Amino acid sequence: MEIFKTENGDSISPIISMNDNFFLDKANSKSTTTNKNTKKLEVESTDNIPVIVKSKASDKYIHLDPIPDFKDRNEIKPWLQKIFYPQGVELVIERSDTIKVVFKCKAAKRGKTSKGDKDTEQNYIPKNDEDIKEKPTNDIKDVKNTERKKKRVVSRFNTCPFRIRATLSSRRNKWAVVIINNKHSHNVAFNPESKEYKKFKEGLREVDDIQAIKKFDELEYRFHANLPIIPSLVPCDCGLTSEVKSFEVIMPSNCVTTTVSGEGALQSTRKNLDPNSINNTMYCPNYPVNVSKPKKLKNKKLSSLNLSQETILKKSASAKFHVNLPHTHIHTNSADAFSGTNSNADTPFMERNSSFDSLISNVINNKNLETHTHSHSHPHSHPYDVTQNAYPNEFILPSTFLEGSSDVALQTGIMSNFTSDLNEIDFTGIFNKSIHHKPNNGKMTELNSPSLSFSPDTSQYSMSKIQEPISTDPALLNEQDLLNNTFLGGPMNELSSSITTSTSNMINNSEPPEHFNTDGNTLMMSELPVIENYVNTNNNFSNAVPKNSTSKSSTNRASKAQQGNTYSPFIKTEEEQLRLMNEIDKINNLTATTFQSDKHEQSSPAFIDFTNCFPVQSKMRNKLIAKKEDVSDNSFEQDVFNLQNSQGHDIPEYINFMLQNETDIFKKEDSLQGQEFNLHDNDLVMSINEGNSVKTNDKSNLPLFQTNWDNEFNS
Amino acid sequence: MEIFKTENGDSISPIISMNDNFFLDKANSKSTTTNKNTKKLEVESTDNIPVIVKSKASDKYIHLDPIPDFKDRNEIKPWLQKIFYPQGVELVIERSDTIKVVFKCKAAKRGKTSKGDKDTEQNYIPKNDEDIKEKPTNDIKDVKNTERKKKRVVSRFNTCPFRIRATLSSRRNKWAVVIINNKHSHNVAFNPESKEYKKFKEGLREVDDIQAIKKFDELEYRFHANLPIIPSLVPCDCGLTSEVKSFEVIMPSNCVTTTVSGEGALQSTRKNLDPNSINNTMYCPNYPVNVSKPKKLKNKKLSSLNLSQETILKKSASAKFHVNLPHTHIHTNSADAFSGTNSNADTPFMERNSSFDSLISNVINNKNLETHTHSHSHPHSHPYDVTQNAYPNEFILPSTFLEGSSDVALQTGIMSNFTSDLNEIDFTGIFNKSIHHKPNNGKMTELNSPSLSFSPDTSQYSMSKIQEPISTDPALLNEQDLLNNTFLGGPMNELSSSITTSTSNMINNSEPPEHFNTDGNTLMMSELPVIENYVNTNNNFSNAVPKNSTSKSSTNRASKAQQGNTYSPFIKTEEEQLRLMNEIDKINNLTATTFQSDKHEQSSPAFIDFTNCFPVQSKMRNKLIAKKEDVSDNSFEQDVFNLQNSQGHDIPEYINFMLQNETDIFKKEDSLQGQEFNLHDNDLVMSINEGNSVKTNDKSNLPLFQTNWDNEFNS
DNA sequence: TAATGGGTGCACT
DNA sequence: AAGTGCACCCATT
Ligand SMILES: [Zn+2]
Ligand SMILES: [Zn+2]
Repeated sequence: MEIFKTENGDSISPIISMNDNFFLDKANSKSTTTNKNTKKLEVESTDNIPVIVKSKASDKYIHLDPIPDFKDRNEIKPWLQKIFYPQGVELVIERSDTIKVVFKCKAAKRGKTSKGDKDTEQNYIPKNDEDIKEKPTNDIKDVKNTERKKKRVVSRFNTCPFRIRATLSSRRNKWAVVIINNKHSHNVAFNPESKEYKKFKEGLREVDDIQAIKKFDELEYRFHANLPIIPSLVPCDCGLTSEVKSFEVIMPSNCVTTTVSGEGALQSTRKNLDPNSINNTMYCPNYPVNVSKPKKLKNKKLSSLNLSQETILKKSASAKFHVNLPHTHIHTNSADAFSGTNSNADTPFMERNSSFDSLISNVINNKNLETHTHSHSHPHSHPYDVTQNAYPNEFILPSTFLEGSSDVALQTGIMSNFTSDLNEIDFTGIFNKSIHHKPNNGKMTELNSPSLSFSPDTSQYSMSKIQEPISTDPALLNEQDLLNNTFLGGPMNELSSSITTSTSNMINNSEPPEHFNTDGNTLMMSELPVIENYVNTNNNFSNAVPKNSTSKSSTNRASKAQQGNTYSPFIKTEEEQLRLMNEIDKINNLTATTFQSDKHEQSSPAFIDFTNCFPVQSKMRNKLIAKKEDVSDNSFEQDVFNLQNSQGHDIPEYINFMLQNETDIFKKEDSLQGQEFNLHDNDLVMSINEGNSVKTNDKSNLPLFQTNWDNEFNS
Repeated sequence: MEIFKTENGDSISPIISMNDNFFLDKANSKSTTTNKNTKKLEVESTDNIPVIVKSKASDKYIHLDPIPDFKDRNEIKPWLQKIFYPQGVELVIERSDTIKVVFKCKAAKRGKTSKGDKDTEQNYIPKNDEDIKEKPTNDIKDVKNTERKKKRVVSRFNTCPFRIRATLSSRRNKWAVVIINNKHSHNVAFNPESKEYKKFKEGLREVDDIQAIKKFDELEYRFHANLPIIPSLVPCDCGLTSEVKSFEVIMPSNCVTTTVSGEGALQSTRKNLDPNSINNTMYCPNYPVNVSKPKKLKNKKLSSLNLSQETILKKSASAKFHVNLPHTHIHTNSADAFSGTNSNADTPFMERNSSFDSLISNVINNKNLETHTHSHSHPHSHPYDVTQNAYPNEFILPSTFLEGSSDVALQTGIMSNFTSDLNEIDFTGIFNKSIHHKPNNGKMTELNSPSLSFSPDTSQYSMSKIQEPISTDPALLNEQDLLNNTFLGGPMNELSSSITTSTSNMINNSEPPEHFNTDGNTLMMSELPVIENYVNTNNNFSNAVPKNSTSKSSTNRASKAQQGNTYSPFIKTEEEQLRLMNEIDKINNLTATTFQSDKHEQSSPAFIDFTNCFPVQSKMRNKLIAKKEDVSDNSFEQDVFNLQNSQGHDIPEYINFMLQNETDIFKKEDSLQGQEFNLHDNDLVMSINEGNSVKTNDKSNLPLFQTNWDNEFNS
């Protein structure tokens, strides 16, 4: 069964996967088989509920391919920047020589150190100091690994393990780029105001990379317009899909793996989890992954939206999904476009080795994903290109690549990051939720293909087929729809509807708190001159932003924007503008669920940042919200829910740590006073089963992710 | 009373001091007064026995003066290198910008990590992580300091706190160089084979700094000839002392302070010492310091050389000596000579601020040190120039600058370093020992002034007054001699005679063990071609050293060398050569008391390295020696006695730590088997009161330093 | 502003 | 593969 279909009939799917071996949690496995040598896909399932498993092979990382024929190693960084800046990742060189360049995340700006928290920071001792390299946790050879290497201490502050390595093969004299570690210990957000970015942008101008300049101009615009910034997928240019774009690439910005459905028993491979808590930690991938729904649940709909926590928990614990993807490559297509030297480079694609290919091929077929063989000798599936046109420099608006899962948490999060990657993600809750949606009879197909395609030849945007506003009620969507279609803004859509968020931007929104960017439908007139300035100057958008323009005052944005103002410097016709407004409306309806101030410090506004997400009870959430609003000092360091505060731990683990150490964050509700609950921008607070207690129009009657925290809170 | 007198009648003294306030150990103080504001010298003494005190003011550091008029900040490092390379300190830039340059010690080469010791290393947790800045330990304001700043962790390996800061005053547009921290956590040794040094040397050639090249050539020669390398003092060029030399400078290479005699109560300021152990840790300054003997003991001689340990211990505990020296400057004279740009720069001297000047003036007068006022407005004392001639590029051979103390431990150690500086040194044992020497009626005056002065004009060395071989028997020296004279090779002299060392190079030496450089009187013929090669090529000496030339085979060195071979490339006449041979003989007689292999990895041979010294019983010592010889793997990391292993702790503290943690190094004598006793090159082992049990001709009947370790060992 | 202190990018080793 | 030398940079006072 085809899930994603282009207009010319080709079915594509985004393949973002990694590693080459299964890694099964023995503690929870019922019957597992691991066969490294054959690299054969082995999927075991007890309940047909997929779960991302931890891959084991540490010698196989995510490969980017193709790579331009760099003449100098200094060409690598700008090329990677074109890929990772849209992801919100600011790269710096950690180490380089003539035959290799290692990139990592740029260190966060040192904020003003709050005096009282220094030793507190010191207390956040990571129990498991992981090396930079991703390592399997349940490896049989853990005995060997107990002699762990000394962890390097280049900085106390920049602890993000994210690493990209470029190595020059002396044999072929060709550079290879591999993602060594795809985790982040911090938020990621496209920030065009950073100094480094401006330097990068200047470099684009110097080399006259018009395409890249335009696209980053658009990104800057979207950033300042509080529009979501979703780096588009770059499909394969095998001729079966749309024209490739200049520098965008399917990036596993944090959690790269592939979940597929299968009949075998599946079990969690998350480490340090007891069987009861396996499914209780919510991880939100910030990257579209190739996920397919388990067959058993495919057309089954839960009769009730009020599943008890226990029910969900049990289901989650028993239904898991394993997949193992060896030697994954990621297709890139910035090779020629950016470096300007290698226009003959292979078009980017996600590359897997042959054993994986056959494996994923089966899986994909199993999951109603069609695959086809490429000219470069290995079969692969294609990311879904919502534009379905051939403009090489088209700017693809938010599109979803989710296959098989109705939970957009799997599709969104492009601006978010997680300490844990998809290898550790338990999708049980997500899949449990996804089956609650009602069918909408394929109506979503149109909704899933909204695109504003800019043609450099005509200097106009071409219109996609969608014209009607998106329906944001997840109740109108059923699982089948999700399997067969994509969303515009889908990534945020499902999640925002299924998760009770602190401030909701739903259509029936009640009064939003101050400082929260809760209005997704309107555009303030005061913000429009900014756009005009931008268009007039054609300079960095950030310079044109009025200093007093705050998201707090951004009401009635879309309606005002439709009054003839130039909404985007890339939109030349009123029709284009209208469509964009519609899209923005949809997106804003679906996404403005984060804490948001008028500062862009941490992440882009109007976009859900799942980095620090974890579910809490709504009564707790309300207190958190109140606290968040009250807090005058928004220092990153003070935010206990901020991932960076947890020093690389995922938030639940971190809070668990605090609980165990009787930090009394959640045990005593009174502890909400003080700095502890200084929620930060884009922190997302979710509640469970307490919809009525929230003022904002949350959908708490939907079953949400469940964590053992809730039990902690309830006790 | 004049102590050091030049031929023209000027009395000089080396002033190496630091900081401007007393710092008294409250736990041991009987009556102390601290007056920061007036910066007045306050000396209190209970027993007239001097002890170095910890200074308190952290805003005053050791200043180098004058500083050349650097046109570029890149000129600073080579200038400093000319000063510090002879000290055995290899400088690197830690941080620099247009207005400052911060130097630190070059990181030690990473040795091969022995597999079993990794976690052991981790266990050496420094209990007191000191900041880079030297900080008072017993400050009244410790309460404030308890909120200590986070210690930066730039490297796990390079933990040496030594820091030099050069700052450009924007007002005067003049560079200032200050020693921020004068401690080292490792050995220092001039190593001409290092890459950095060769680069530095090459830089000298590029700028045609003939003087510096010659002097470093000589240093290289001495290094390869196993001759001691003692950077000469640079006297003030006020006209009252000899001509300044080009780039040498009085440097407090580790322990910069000044001890003076006084009547006030003195007490130890060493931290973490209980009253019983105050005097039990032996610290060996590697730098000549201005030390004067307490008056009470000045002409008093102990009747017995067999003082019991208890007697010494009690005396030590009660007799201490305090001094406080504010705002110290160090005279340098490399400003013009090296940079070649500032021939009008002030001649180097040790500069103190005015309050300190008057203070030290009194002290010096008190200590029979004459001072005079300089043209640059502050009085200061002069280091003793043994050459007493005016050749600006003379190369001064080892001279001593000790005043008032007969213990050469205070004068030697130029090639050694200590985690603790002189501020923490207890000289009680040293002063107790010094009074045992017999008078030799001023004969040492000549012995103290041996110098081979090379005249660039005549290309000849001028002869100093000493012509007769030095008497190396410390029994022939009395305290008065030591006060009035300087030694040739004196630094090693007293110490090697008063301390029972593992292998003795005394004249009546018994069979030395293999691999030990025990022969100080002979020169192997096989080594002579090396010198000839060196002379012929006039290149780096290291390149000419035969690979199979080992110190193990270096017997009859001096006698062979006197047979007409060119012993030094700088000696052109036979008379010069003969004198040099004599000096070498003396030095070798006095110094070859260290463990020494044929490798120069850790420190220069033929020189006592006190870094890792600590006294042990001779029976233990013998085992250690045997172990040292047996050990095939001389890895630095395996050496439990190596200071570097203690991660910045001084050795006694470190071993105490091991004892407390039941590492069972000393508790079980059987533990000598294994890697634990892998003594390293230049490790010195001393015994106490067990002279008969040692094969080598030690002088164990002399009272030696005492530590509580011995009690540990005896129990 | 002047001065001090320190983080970190990144290429050399 | 990683430590580290060095400079560019920022923060604080
Ligand atoms: Zn990161
Ligand atoms: Zn050092």
